[in-house]
Amino acid sequence: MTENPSPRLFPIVNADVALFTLDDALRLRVLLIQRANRPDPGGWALPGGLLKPDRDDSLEAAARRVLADKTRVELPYLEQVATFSGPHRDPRGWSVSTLFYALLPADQVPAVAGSKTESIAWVDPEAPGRALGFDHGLMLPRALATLRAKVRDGALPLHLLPSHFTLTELQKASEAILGRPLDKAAFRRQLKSSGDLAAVPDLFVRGAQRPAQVYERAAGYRFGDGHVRNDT
Amino acid sequence: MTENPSPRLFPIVNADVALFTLDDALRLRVLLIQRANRPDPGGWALPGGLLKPDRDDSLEAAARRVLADKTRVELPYLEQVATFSGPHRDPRGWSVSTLFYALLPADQVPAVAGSKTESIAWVDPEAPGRALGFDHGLMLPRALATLRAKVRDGALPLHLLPSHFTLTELQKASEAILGRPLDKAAFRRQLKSSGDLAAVPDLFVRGAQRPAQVYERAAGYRFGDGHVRNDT
DNA sequence: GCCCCTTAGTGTCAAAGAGCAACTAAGTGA
DNA sequence: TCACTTAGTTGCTCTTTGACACTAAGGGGC
Repeated sequence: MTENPSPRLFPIVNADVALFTLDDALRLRVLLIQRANRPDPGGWALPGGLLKPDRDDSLEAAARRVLADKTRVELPYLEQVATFSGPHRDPRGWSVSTLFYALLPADQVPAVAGSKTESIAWVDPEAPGRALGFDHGLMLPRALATLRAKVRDGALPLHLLPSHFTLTELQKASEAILGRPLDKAAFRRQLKSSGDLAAVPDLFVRGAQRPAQVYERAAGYRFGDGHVRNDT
Repeated sequence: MTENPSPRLFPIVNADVALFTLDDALRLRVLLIQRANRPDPGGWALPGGLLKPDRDDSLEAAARRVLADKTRVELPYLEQVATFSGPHRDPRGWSVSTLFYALLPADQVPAVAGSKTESIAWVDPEAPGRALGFDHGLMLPRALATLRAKVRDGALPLHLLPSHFTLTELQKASEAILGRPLDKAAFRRQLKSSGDLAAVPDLFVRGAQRPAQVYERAAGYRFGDGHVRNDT
């Protein structure tokens, strides 16, 4: 990799991603990677990497590429959180790092794998249980707060679920993000009146109890209405 | 100014600012600058400039410096909006630009002046009346939306007002940001119960009507609770 | 000095919404 | 057939929000 020819004049630019998903027990988890390369080899951090102007069309594209490189996962939902900057946050010099959060459907978790040299871990975003490198210890709470604000404002975390799901699953996903229980009746009332979901006719999940109606996203609904725009 | 030695590998990094204030009629206005330098001399744009790693400690500091250079105004309230990026948004090459919005107290507007070579304009952020350079035509609505979301969530735009103000002035400021009228009774109820403001004893604004109580920020209140962090 | 005009500030009521609890519905498995 | 579990609904209360009418207190015209 080429060294920055004049680190004093041109900061390092990279993209970091907080990739959220749900574990088997429908608890919120975030992906950490044990770094193989300089700086800080062996340290845990959010997946991230340098922007490559010759390959990336935007910071968002860079985030997507980094994620695909490190985890073999394509296309999760991605949204910008904030940009961190400063002369000392990266030991290589003055750096700028744009943080994204991403949502991965729970049924795609097994597809995430480390590389030969890097191992991965899914951890509780509120208690990662390890010190994170760079300023990622500040980034993670920010990413979580951004996601929470969105769900608190009524957005549905459909990107954490398969394309078909039950209302109870959706409620559990929302609760996992918000970190507090929600009222079943109120939750369903809101969904009904919003019209964001559509019941899939005659499709039910069966168990040792009353079958649960399966739903899917209604025609026009998007989690990310407030878009992250780049370039023209 | 030094040329970027390898624009293909190291993007241009800069900071842009949407500086909001209120005009005499308490309407929301944003500052535009007519550029003197390359690229796009003579074009109108949000004030902005290149990050200087040898002088700036963060992107926010860069935004503050740029604003001070171009307008002779120090210390307005500053908050990060988003980062825009792409190979073509700046004709000089692959660029990254972090957008901030800033709030300037209405009584400091006269302090803003153009330089010998650059003129300024205060315009309606919803109808700037000119085409903006780069992708600033996308940035401005984003900055306004971020500010609006904050006020809609109950934040008080105290940074648009002098340190002492009446409740009517505060209501007008909120209305200017939101772009819609608010109910006087409801507005005041909220303020009372929040405890964010304190009446200044025996201080009133007099006019050809009942005197208006003067208020100030209560001890612990901050507009920017959700902070923009940088470096460690 | 009195009245009118203007803006400051409060009280009342209805509609809407959030939280809580109890209830019914429909399947499995003993 | 019955107990158990989860799905889904109904009804209530309490709080919040918006609309609107009202009172309060000054200045200026006459």
